Amino acid sequence: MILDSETKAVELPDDHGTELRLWLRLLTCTTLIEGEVRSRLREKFDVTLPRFDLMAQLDKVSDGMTLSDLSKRMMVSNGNVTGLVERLVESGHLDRRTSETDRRVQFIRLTKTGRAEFRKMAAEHEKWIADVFGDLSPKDIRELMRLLAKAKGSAQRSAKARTA
Amino acid sequence: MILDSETKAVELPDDHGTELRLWLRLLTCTTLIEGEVRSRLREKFDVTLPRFDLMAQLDKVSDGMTLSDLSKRMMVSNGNVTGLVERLVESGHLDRRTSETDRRVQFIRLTKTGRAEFRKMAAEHEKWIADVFGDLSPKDIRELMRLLAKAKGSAQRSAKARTA
DNA sequence: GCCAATTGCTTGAAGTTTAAAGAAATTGCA
DNA sequence: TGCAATTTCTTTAAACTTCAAGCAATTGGC
Repeated sequence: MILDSETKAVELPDDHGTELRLWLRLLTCTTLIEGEVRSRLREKFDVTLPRFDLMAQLDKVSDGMTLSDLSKRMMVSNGNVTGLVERLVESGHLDRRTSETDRRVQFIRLTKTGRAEFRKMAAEHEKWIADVFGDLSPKDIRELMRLLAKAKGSAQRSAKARTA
Repeated sequence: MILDSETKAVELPDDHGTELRLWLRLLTCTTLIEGEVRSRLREKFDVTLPRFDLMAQLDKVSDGMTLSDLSKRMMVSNGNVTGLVERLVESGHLDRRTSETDRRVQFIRLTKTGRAEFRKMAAEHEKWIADVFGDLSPKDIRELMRLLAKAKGSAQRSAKARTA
């Protein structure tokens, strides 16, 4: 803490320590939970987190999704999705068919088995997450949702400004 | 929304939707910011995020740290740190010496160059983070810090219960 | 002192991830 | 129509990551 001549707290001109600490805490929380989910998925279902995430995206829709859609929603690179889908098709969880109007496009969807298997995992997953946040009151959760939405908007604004 | 016979909102016995949405939002925020930081580090300093993170841990101390300490603090596997350190020693950013009392132990520290280079990056990094959270008021930040601390505690409790 | 358990680190295999370059197909505009 | 720009996806190289197994050194009973 820095005090000026009249003993009043003042900030350094460029002190961004609180934002940095916020970021580190956000990162710690996420890493912690992600690691926990990863371990449990491996333990109980012998599946990796990226595969689970990909299937989660596909489970939201009934008629499939393109690779580009997947990479945008998952916020990972295109090439990454190519590999993940390849292995999931190989293991019988996914199904791919080429668009008839645009031969570059592939529609990917869960197979019957894939969807059934995912649903089983998702039900457990939801319970794990509920437990992870078990100490938070409904009000805490609402407040966190609100503030994270604001943070997300702020981050998007910042990212956009850089790219622009 | 489900309403009972007296038209009062009730929850399904096992509805954990709000926790799940909270987790997804937390993950989205972190992924978004992480990607932004990753891009900027590459653009401005041609350094990867894992290397930056590792150097950040070492910059906090003056006299070095063991590989185990690093892996615990970074919340990544031991083998991961082995590889990262190897490459950073190779590039002249780090320095390793074996403990004299326990020959299994390696003390790792930043070289002079490594520290100078890190400090330059860290100063920029702090500004980026400040910008990322620029739309949040000081009160928002305080609240987020508080709630994330609570979430972290809750997640740790949950993880511990599983391992136990 | 002996030796089982633990600790610190490395290795190897498999998978994930990015960035960058490239191939194939479509689009849009002159 | 012609063709440059764009879009979609794949490929490649390098790095990152985990997990599990293993090696070397130390520790803690006994």
